[in-house]
Amino acid sequence: MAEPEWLTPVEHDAWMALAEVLFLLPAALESQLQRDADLAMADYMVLVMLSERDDHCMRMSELATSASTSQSRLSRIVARLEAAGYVTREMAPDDRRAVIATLTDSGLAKLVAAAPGHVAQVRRQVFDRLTPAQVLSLTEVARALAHPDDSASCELST
Amino acid sequence: MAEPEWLTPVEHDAWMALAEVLFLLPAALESQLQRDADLAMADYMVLVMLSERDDHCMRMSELATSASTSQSRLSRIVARLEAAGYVTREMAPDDRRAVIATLTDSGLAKLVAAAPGHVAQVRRQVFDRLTPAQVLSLTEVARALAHPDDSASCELST
DNA sequence: CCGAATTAGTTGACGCGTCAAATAAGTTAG
DNA sequence: CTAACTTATTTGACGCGTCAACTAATTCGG
Repeated sequence: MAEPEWLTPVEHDAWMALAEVLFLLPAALESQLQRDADLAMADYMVLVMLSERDDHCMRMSELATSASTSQSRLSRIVARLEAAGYVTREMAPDDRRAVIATLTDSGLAKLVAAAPGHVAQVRRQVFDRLTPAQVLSLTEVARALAHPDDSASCELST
Repeated sequence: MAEPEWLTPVEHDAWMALAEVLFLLPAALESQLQRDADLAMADYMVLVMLSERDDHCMRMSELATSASTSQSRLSRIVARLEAAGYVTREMAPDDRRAVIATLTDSGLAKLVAAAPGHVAQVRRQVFDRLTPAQVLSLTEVARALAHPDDSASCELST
């Protein structure tokens, strides 16, 4: 592959600014959601994923994939959400290994209550700071950077 | 404050793309660094910030800001780096409340060893995907987003 | 039908980040 | 001078995510 040359000054500036966003923006979104709704982003995502199903339920393994988390993390998230009354867990009838998580009315209400504040925070932290032209630039750049090909952490053989 | 109910379609597209970057890019960078150098991004950033000083040292509070972390987090990071021999801590001569963190030769060596792989990953994940003009757009947009201002979510009493 | 392999999900130990409290040293006003 | 702030940093308790080990059900080969 290409030799490890250093970043140019221009790239270095860009990277420093991006790194700061990468550190601080998720924290700002997380803290709003935590403070105003007592939910972590991951919890919020799980509620969103369940709410998007007609029957408001999903298998744990499927839910983990949809919310982009590991199974063990999802297991702990759903345990917390269940303790809070936002979700129920029951054994799947067809496969007794599987667990079906179901959004409760209370969970849906929680999501409906949390969503506007979250959206408002996204607006404050992102769109209120950009001109329409910058929003277009952002879209273009973000799309170019999406889908990282993490060849680095690929399969470990054996 | 009056808050718009939802994002416009253009904003929604931008947000979806940005959210994906926010989620996947740090993971891709973190995993490379962790695997190849046994460092977290935050640790690496601290080493970088120190290395960029002529005297290779900085006050804790300044370092926290530079590395975009809280003071308490920085305190723990530097404690770990010190335990690993990459950094030393000493009292500031002029203000005995302050602590000066200094990069050791070993820490600089660690950084020098880790940098090429990390830079290569940054290049792969970011700059290889952007035109020079897009790099400038990125810098501009990232700088606009770089200072989250969390006061927005109105502190309700107490 | 038995036993190995596979799949689903949970859990214990551990490390890290956060919050609030603590420690400590400057700073300011009377 | 000193009591009350303010600033700089650390630390204890706590919650969360990760990794690996574990339980348990299903599948597959023989």
